[in-house]
Formats: sequence, structure tokens, C-alpha cells
Amino acid sequence: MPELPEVEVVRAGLAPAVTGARVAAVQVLDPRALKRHLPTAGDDGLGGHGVTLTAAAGAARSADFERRVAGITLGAPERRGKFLWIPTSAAAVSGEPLALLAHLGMSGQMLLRAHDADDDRHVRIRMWIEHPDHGELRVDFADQRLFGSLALDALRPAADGPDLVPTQAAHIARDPLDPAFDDARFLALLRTRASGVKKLLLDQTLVSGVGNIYADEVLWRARLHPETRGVRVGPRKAVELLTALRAVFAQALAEGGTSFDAQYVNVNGQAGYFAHSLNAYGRTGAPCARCGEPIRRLVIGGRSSHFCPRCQRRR
DNA sequence: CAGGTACCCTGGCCGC
DNA sequence: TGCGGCCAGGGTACCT
Repeated sequence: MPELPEVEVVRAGLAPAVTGARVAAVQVLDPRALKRHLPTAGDDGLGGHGVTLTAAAGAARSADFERRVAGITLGAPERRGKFLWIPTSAAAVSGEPLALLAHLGMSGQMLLRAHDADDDRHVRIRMWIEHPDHGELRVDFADQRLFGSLALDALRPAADGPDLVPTQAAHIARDPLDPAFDDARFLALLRTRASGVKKLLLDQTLVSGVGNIYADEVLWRARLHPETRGVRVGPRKAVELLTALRAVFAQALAEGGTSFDAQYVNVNGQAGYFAHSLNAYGRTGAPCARCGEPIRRLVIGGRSSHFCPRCQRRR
């Protein structure tokens, strides 16, 4: 459930169930779902990307995670871009508070289940929690492709404000729905860059939460060709782009996110409806909803881009 | 800073 | 029915 609307649906869904709950037990079924968890995690948060775990290293990582997460109390879930975390009662050796960090990657899910419910497909980590009001529940992390992961990570003051963020999300910009998002800074940066706007929208250090689906939708809405260079976007058009971004995110959020199959669901396993509202993404050959011209597909940076060749002219 | 590629994975679908 | 190739919502490292 990858992009901002989907991650936000998950965050909001987890909130009432986990806030104030105590983790009674943890079971790691597949250590590859701890890609971002370092054995002494939280003290300096380098992810273990691209590293295949040996069996021994995987077992050690699982044991470390299970031991350190069991018994902690969870706070209210927070999010920055596509990173989701739950502050905990635990602290790192440095004294910094630890958070349970989740990134859903391409196919990750956080599922709330009865404590003794049968497993869903691809469950990698299980956590049994006890909530003072809601009793015993289970939080399952399921992930078909294992690009996502859970981790314990230290919280530090963000570079762009007083709020605390996990070290692994320190480089992530605020998202456009964040009240503290700096519009002027984003617009100025966008208009100094030589890259195409599609690539810029996907750059999580410029603006967070945008993935391949919503980038295409936003560019369609703002009538911008995905390869238009940032420096070629005028001030009015740049504002139009940011406005379109907020509108698309708000609508997708209201519709529960985008689900193409059972893979992308909220904490109760239910799909969102925004797939019915897509105007560009995945619509190669279908008529543009504005002008009827067939939507075209283009590969940018190894990923599909969908756009209307008539409404979104290259300039 | 910009671009390209490779990699971390599973699984659905299509053509042969 | 099998198999190879391509595709998929993300992020990072490492080249040029």
C-alpha cells in the first residue's frame, strides 16, 4: 500500500487500536522483513539495503527485534511521506526514544486481527498487543515482495522543525498535506532543477508521499508532460502543480486509497476505491477523460508513465 | 546535480 | 502443462 493516501489510511486505522497498547509478544516469521532493523538499531540508522542476510544473521536479527519489542508500550502512530512509525516507551542506549518504524514498500500491509485469528497470506511478523479499552489484538505485518520492513529506530528532532522523526526518515521532506509544508521552498526548488517533473515529484527529498500512480494523476490534472524540465515550469504552472497534487491526494484519501487487487488494503483488509477515479495511470490506449485522445505510455527512469499527448504537451 | 543500471523479492500474465 | 520473459504501488547504492 505504497503512496501517501494508502499509508495514511493505514496510520489512521492503526491509531485507535495501538495507541496506549502494550506489546505482549512478537514473532518474526521471516527475518527479511527486518531489512531496516539493525541489531543495535536506533543508535545510528543505516538501513541494510541490498544485503542478503545469512541464516545466522537473520536469526540474530529476529531474536534482537523480538526481545526488544516485547513488553514496550505504543504511542500514537505518525507518518512522514510513506514512512510510518509508532513511538514507544523504549529508549536507545543514547537515551533517544525508540519508534517502531514501518515502510510498506510495494506490497506491505499492516493488518489488525483478533489475537487468535488465522494468518493472512504473506504474514512475516506478528505482534500480540493488549489495549486497555479494546483488549487483546494482533498486528500482523504482511508483505508479498519483501521490499517493505519493520524496524526499531531512534527518534531525533527533524531538520525542518521541532518534531521527532526516525533517523531513517530524516532525509524525507514533509508531504503537501502537512500544515508545515513549505510551499515557497518547494516551488523554488522545483523551478531550479533540470530533471523532468515526473522525476522531481518522485524525489522524496523535495516533496514526500508521491509514487508512480499519483505522479501520473497529478501531471494529468495539471496538464504537464512528465518530461517537462523543472526549470521550464513557470511560476503559475508550478502553483497549479502543487494545487493538483493536494487535490489528488485529498480525493484519494477520501476514497480510501487505490487498490488494484487484494494486495492493497487497509488494516481490516478492505480495498480503497480510487482506482475507479484514475485518469492516466494504467490507462494506456484508453481515451483521455478530457479530450478523448488515447493515453500514451512512456518509460521514464525504468518506470511506466501515462499521459495524454494532447492535454500534456511537451514544451 | 543528472542519468542510468542493478539489486532487494514474489507472483500474475502472456506467448510459445 | 511448462517455461521464459515481462510487468508491478519503492528505495538505495554505485557507476558514468
